[in-house]
Amino acid sequence: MDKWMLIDGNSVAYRAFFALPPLTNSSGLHTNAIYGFTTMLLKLLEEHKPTHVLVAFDAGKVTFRHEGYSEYKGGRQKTPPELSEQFPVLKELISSFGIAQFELSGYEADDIIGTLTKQADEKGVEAVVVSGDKDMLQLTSERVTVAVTKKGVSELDVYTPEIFREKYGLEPRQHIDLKGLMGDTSDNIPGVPGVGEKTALKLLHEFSSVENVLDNLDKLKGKLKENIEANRDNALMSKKLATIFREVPLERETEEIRYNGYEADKLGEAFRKLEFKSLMDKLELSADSGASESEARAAAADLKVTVLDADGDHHGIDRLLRALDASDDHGLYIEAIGENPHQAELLGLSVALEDEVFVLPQQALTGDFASGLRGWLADETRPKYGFDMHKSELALRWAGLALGGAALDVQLAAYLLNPTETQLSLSAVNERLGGTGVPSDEAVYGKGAKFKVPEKDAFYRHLALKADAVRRLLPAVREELERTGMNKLYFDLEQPLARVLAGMESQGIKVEREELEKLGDSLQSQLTTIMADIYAKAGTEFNIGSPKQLGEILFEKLGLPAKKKTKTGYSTDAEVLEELAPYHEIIPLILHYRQLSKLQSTYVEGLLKEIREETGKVHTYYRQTIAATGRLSSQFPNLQNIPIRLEEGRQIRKAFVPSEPGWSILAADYSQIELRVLAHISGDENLKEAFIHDMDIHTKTASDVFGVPADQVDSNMRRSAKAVNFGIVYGISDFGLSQNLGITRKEAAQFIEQYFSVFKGVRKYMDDIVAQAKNDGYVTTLLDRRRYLPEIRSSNFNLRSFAERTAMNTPIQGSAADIIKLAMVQMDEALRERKLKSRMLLQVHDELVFEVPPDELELMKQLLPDVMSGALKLDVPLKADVSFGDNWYEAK
DNA sequence: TATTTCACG
DNA sequence: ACGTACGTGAAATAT
Repeated sequence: MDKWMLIDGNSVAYRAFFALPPLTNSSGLHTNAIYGFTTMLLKLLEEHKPTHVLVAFDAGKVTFRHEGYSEYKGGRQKTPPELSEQFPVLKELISSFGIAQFELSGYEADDIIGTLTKQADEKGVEAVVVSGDKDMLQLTSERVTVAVTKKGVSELDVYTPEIFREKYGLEPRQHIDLKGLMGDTSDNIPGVPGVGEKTALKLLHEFSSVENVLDNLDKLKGKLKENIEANRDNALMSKKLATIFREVPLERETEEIRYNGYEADKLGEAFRKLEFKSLMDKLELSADSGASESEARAAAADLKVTVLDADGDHHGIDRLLRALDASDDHGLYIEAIGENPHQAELLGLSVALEDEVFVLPQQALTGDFASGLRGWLADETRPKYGFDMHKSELALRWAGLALGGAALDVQLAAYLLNPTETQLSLSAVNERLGGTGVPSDEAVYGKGAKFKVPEKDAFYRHLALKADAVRRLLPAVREELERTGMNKLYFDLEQPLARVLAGMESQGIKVEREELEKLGDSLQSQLTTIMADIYAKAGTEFNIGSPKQLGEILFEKLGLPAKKKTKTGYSTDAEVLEELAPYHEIIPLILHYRQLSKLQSTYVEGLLKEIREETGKVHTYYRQTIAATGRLSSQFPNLQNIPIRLEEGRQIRKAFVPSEPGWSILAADYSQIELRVLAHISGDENLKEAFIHDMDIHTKTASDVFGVPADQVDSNMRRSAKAVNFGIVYGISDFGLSQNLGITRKEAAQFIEQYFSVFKGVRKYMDDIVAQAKNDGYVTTLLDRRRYLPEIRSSNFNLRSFAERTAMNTPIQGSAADIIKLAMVQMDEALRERKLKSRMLLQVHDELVFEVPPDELELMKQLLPDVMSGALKLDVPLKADVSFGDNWYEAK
């Protein structure tokens, strides 16, 4: 016996959208309507076990109903973009279910469903209609039931003719008469004014149809009669509008909607992309090509774990080494606890092969019997497939072990696949790529003070699961890198760079303790003096470092005008204080105090804490998977924000010295790399010309924007032009520029307009890149690095504007990051090839710092800027300025 | 743990 | 009209 299920796709998706809180997947796609629709669909399939299923959609905006009544469905809120973006994905998902979908231009989903229920009635087939709209009730018959969503998507009211009769005392087909009289505000169907459900039902119980009511008006009286009389046409038209058209020329065979169940592969893949983890679990689906999750779990359950500990047998190690020789793929996981890899605690290592996982706790790694494995780890020619091998390499190195031959790193790849994703733990990455069964570190170890390595077996199992997950994720990672066109970026740039970084980090840079301490003493005595001065001027002692107390003193006790507020109270940042300077002589003191205490706490005391006693060096940790644009970040300590702008702070750089006597610090920085990148990608002729002739770009901009010859550009004009250039790189807004220059928004807007009229190609780039981001959902850099910008389609002005500025900025900042990364890899190769002793130590976004022996200084002064400017061929020259000295301060 | 401030490109 | 410049990390105080 056949059973048809006919679903009104638009109506159910709409209901789901409003019933569920906003959900998004990691690429920012909203998924709540899809999720709600899917859960309901699964429930219905299970309950009704239909032989045929169809999802009908409305097609286009105008239907035949608009021909007679153009206001039909007028006044409706526009479909929110967060919902409309879900429809194409929903339709794809329905295909993955193997379920048919119809839409027909000029007709609504109702009409398609109405036509099919008519066929069901005629053929004597049972049918169930699913919708969020009670209008469907007119379709109920002996064979057709209608399920209407109530409260969200979890519950449905099922209507049969009996239930309808009981509830309304009417036949189902009279539903349209009811609508004719009472109207429907949601579809903008007028009905008769003053007639609601109560009155309409009373009239229909007596006269049974709209036509009959109209024929018997003489039996009515008063206001009701007047109203109906005056709205005869409205009533008839409303009935017509509410009538589902059941003669749609479908021209489709009913066999087209036969449902044979879903294919686990296809549905698993679709769910994986949507990140419907719970649904995958529920259906026991897995993303890795066909293997169901129950299989995966079974596999995990009988995961053969072999623990090789210090007195462990040589047979185990031999078996592992033989398996590594024989196998193409494996998963390698190194457990190093702690955020700072230079002082992480190495807990152990695991290697997963297809049918066995080996675990070596830390103490085993140094044992004699593990020497073969150490050889494999260090062997540059043996590929390694791991997870965060950059950190692993450092942690191992501090334990006296080497890691070479990194070939594919699941974490690094996961970052490239979505550089805004902050959750890059193996557990999180595993889930995003459709894997299951890796508990979070927090679940296994606990966190903070409660951190504790579990008893042996649980710990070994955790390491085993991780290595196994790495191995199982490899195919998905390879596929995704291929699909997104990032193979070259990954294999030729990021993966080799990880190695270069590890080298720089473990080399470290020498910092002279005495130099810092000397500076610290001087700062301390200045701070003491200023502090006393501030207390005297305030008339009381307070904590100057407390924005709260400072706010109270300034704005309450001293009665200064408060300019802006933060979430918690008065703002006292430098911008506010500078405005207050004319009002009170305490202000400059506070600003100076702030500046010096920042130097003292962050740069003197902070840096001193990071110096290794044994070597006098600091070892930063460059993080390759943090910045959304592709830049590096630096931690423990951050060596990318050492003061330079103000002379007092710049002194800090005197403490950064070569680690060998007689050597020099050599630094080179790209000149205007971001604007040069902009000239290249926008193709703006004027901007390109400027760089081809190596002009002073801010002076050139001022000359063009203010329309004066370059030699008549004064310092003020140049300063303004410089701010405009910054603004252009950041994704300009008149407000931002006005803030920066302290001018009105109008004036800022005029500057921008002037700029764009001279640099027309830049304007076109800005327009095009935003349009492209809206269209594709992401932007790319010169080396095809991606950044997704889901919010660029948001209806929220703020979110959208932010995304638009990001769309303009990321290709610029990101391409500049690509270029210096290229230069780093190439410099590393050049040093090796030429067997130079010089060492790369630091990267500061557009600058590279080396320590160089005297006999290589002349060579390096040539080589470094040559490699940097030749790193990538652009339509404009890249320029790098080089300098050197006895310390970082002198290299300016 | 969150907020504020400020150092860098 | 909306209210912002892009990208980071560290320290101190507030909660």
